[in-house]
Amino acid sequence: MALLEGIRLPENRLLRSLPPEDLEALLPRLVAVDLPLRMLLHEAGEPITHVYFVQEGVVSQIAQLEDGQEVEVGLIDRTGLVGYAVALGGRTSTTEAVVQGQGHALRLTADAMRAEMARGGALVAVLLRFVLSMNTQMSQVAACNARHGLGERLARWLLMMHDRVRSDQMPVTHEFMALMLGVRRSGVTLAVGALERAGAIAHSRGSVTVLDRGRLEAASCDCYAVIRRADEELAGPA
Amino acid sequence: MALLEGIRLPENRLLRSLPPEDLEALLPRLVAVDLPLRMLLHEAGEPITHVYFVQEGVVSQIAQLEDGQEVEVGLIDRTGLVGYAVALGGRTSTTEAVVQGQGHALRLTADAMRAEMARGGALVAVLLRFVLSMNTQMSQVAACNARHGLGERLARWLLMMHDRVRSDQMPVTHEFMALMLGVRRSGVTLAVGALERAGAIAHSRGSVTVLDRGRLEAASCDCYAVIRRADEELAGPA
DNA sequence: CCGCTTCCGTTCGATATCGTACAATAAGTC
DNA sequence: GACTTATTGTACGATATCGAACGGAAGCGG
Repeated sequence: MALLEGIRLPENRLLRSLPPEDLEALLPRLVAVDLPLRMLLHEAGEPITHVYFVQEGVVSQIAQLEDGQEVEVGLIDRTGLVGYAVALGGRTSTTEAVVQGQGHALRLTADAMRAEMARGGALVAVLLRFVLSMNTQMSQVAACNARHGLGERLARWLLMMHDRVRSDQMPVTHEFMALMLGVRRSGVTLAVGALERAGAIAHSRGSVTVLDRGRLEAASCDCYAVIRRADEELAGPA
Repeated sequence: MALLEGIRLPENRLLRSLPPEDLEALLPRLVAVDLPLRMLLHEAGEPITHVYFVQEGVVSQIAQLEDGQEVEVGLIDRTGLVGYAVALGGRTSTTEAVVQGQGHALRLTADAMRAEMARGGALVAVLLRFVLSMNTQMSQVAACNARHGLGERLARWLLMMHDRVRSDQMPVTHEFMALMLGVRRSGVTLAVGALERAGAIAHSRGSVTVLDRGRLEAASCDCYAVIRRADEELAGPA
């Protein structure tokens, strides 16, 4: 019954904000799944077979460039849905979704998702508010990538991750952060060192720990604040 | 009656793809407006009062950074809707929308838009497909901004513009392209010169003319192709 | 035709980031 | 504890882009 209870009061904010009748319609079709680190939830260009209401953990939305280069364009956590392209009528996505911070989710087949949306309850509106917040996140990241330096962007990324995992310690390597930001690994090593000297973070092999959010925010560009505000608006009203 | 006829068979692809009954419900509320160059359709952070079904011309979606810096994050033409955040349940946007290539549009108040969407016809699905295509565009631009050089990005931008205006000649200054790409003006001057020497474009004061799309595509990154494909999928099916 | 303004071409040195490489260290694995 | 691998620190020159500046050219308003 613990599991059932977990489903009845899901951690996922989208599900939580549904009125009881909509949630109950959805419940029988939701399947609890683990999200182990690095799990690929959908691939670029391939059909999206399932969507994931994230309960805990973080998932990266990653765009692919030529030569297999990858750059992160968005982060999804328990306030969101992985595979939201389905909610917009898509069957594939040009991005892939990878588990970044382990956790678990409630999974739904894409077909069931389409069916539930067609039922015409509150689900659609809830999903669309989330799509709006992702839209804001992506547009700000696009601008940030164009204008801001590595140090600022790294600080922004760490803050975004820190908001989305519930721990000060994050299991990431320099290599990995470099991949997410689309920069050189040794550039990240330098930037991490600078943030550490500034007292904002500590780090050890494969791990970064946030020590002082204030200093991290000072090192970041305003893009973080814009994205944060979008998240709060999603959570806040109605 | 020419005007009425223009409304009955609108150039806007979203309106065109509506079944007759949905379109007729919308018609009485649509107001034809000109889109002169540089017109501001909505401002960052301010309420969106109207949405615009673009009939002709191009509108930039522009993100703002600190110090009033601006970077373009998306382009909207007659296949789209300016102010689509309203369709997602938002009342404001963190971006602003500026007319980039002059034209005209059918305007609707945001309230009327919400009312029409609540009526539950085909409108919502049509809008959401468009939102998906913008989502693809923005994510690809975000990645492109992170990894690609000025020359490739300029070529991409010119191609995107060229698809969206219906002329080979585009009224843009170097200064303006620099603003859109988030780079230095004289950097654009150099890149324009390189494209000209490659025979891809010609330019004169305040104007760029596309001479050879093939060469322009060769100078661009694959990001253009990804965005183009998203546009075609929006136009293509259903 | 003249002057003003906008736009463009070009230059300078400065800086950020790149790509590559290699060594040093930490964390498993047997 | 020896071996192996992943991760990090650091260095190098190369390159792209920056910010700022200046002069020339094109077009406009009178």
